[in-house]
Amino acid sequence: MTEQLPQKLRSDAEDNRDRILESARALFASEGLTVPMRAIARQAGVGPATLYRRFPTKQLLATEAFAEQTRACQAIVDEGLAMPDPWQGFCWVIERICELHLQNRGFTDAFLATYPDTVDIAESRELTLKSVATLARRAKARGRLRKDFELSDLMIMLTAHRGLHVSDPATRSTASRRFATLVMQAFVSGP
Amino acid sequence: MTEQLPQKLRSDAEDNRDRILESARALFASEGLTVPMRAIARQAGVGPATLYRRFPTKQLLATEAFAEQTRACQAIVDEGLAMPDPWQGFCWVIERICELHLQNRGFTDAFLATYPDTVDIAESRELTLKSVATLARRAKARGRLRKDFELSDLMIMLTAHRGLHVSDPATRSTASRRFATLVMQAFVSGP
DNA sequence: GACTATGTGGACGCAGGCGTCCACTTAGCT
DNA sequence: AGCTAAGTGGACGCCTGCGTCCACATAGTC
Repeated sequence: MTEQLPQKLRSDAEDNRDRILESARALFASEGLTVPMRAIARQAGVGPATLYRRFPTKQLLATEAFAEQTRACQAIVDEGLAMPDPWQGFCWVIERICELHLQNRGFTDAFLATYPDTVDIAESRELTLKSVATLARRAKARGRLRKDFELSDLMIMLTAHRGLHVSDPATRSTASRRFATLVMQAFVSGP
Repeated sequence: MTEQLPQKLRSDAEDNRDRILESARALFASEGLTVPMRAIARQAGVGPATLYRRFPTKQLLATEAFAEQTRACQAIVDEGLAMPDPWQGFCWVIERICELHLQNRGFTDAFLATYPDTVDIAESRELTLKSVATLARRAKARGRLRKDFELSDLMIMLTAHRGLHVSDPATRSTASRRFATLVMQAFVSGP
């Protein structure tokens, strides 16, 4: 939707914009959304004014920076939907989503943000969740997904998964995979 | 262990100390360990100097403030150990611990803290974990606890559970209970 | 009631984040 | 090459949190 900019920027401005986005992606991913705007500017090698001129709010910057993740997230769910076995698809989605969110702390923050005055990507989230709902419906009917599963369960698990970001990076990846395994077990329907 | 203070304080100082601890408990519980020292001082109706004189570091203040939770946490596990059915005891521990940690954000922070220069309550944690290990061993042998369960799984789940604190208070409690339910299911041994 | 050691609040200086303003630079056009 | 509007970095003022210092207050003792 933001494929073409309304008006052309001067070439140096365009370069700066690109570098800002690049830095923002890197820092949002590793530090989360709390990273200071100035840190992004510094890493991009520009002054604060340049950053604020291009992206007046962190929200705007993040929306742009996460365009790729947003697409990746949707792609994961679509791929899960395309799998012949819906339960297998569901598990695959859980695993891959955990992986994606682990690599990108800021994206998780944005994906889960519901408090006001915070970066949010509500639009893309709603789309993705709609697809997950479809997948879940199928996995209940023709798979081993527990019948009382609700979308909010997934949000709870993602919210919880974000909590893992505080642990040290070395163990984080292991913890995330184990978490995904346990979550899948938790979603299996009762005996 | 810190039952009696080494030397008696002046009566007004004693009062202030009590009020500081009371405020610290309330604020740590609701805001977590990140609450500014000054906020605690303000709520207690004392100046910063008074607070710092009594508790030079947040670590010392927190250790004192959480003495009660520390005991409660141990008591929960002991009670779980005393139950005839170890699996039932294990589930009970999970539920109650989630509940305790939900009510007290700061306590969770301290309980899980492993990064340096942070409030930690390592001593009590190790004791509690030792008891949980015993309970888990029994629940594997004579219960439905999955055979590959490790203590780190519990830490992963508690770390994740802390993530729920970011959601709004109204839904938090529901989310926590649902989380506990799902976690127990996750820990059931395979078919 | 007077004395003194203990205890106290407010002020201080430091650090770091915020968003904006402004004098200088420079891309892009002629 | 010269012009000009777009673009820029650094400086600025504001805020909030930090831990410490010191002149004043007061509990406990005589």
